[in-house]
Amino acid sequence: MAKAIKKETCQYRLIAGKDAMEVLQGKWRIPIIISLTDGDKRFGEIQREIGNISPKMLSQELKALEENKIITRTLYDSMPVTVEYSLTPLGRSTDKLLEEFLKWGTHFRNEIVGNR
Amino acid sequence: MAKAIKKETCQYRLIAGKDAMEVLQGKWRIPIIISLTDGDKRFGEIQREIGNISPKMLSQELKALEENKIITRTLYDSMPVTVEYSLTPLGRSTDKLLEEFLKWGTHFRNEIVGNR
DNA sequence: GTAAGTAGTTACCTTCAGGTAAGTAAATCT
DNA sequence: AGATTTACTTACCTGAAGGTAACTACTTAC
Repeated sequence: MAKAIKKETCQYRLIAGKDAMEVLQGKWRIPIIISLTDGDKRFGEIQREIGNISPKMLSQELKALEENKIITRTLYDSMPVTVEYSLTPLGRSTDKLLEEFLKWGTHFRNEIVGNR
Repeated sequence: MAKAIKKETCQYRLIAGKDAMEVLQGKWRIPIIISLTDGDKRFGEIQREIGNISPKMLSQELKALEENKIITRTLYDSMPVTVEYSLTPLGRSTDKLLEEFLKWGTHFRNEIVGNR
């Protein structure tokens, strides 16, 4: 190993933070994961739940999440073809992170967003 | 209250997630917070620690974090003027979130980033 | 007087995330 | 034959995020 970086150092933390942001960055990734945490969903269902995401962005972000092994895409040969998206184990492993994310989002809203 | 949204619903979670992302979004916010978690720092120290951030971006993001009450700026009337940045209680309240962020970032790196 | 260190600012440019609008394809309903 | 539903794709455009480089202002050291 060339220049191993210890787990406790600030440098190590900076790299781990960058890694996580690379996958979760952007306006739609977290919302999509939140939506799928609620249960497997179809394209249209996710779109309606998130509300104002265009099919282009949804399609694009779902592909990116699939490439990063966060979700899987399953095509069902039903009458109008349906596609179901679900979280992989890796996707589900964001649960604790998501929980803290939501807790902090709520805290922040109460502290700041509400007073402006 | 008009149409209260229950804490458990997917809609509530989507809003909290959006709130959190509003503050933490971008390439540099999380790294800056990580850097300051390590202790109060001066402009140049943060810049050297993060490594490749330009003074323009650092200045801009520090201002944004200050506006959101995540950090404070203190000017010291020393011989070359120094400025110290530190986390506010609200800023420090990201510690659990940050921890999960870093845990997951490491997990993700081991699962995916390492294998590509 | 000039270099070096403090903490930025300013102007300019490029890239890409994201938005908008319309089109595609296959099947089923009416 | 035309409308509807599902799940997208494609082309085009805009604005914001971020990068680069140079400049400012003050003080100390050489």
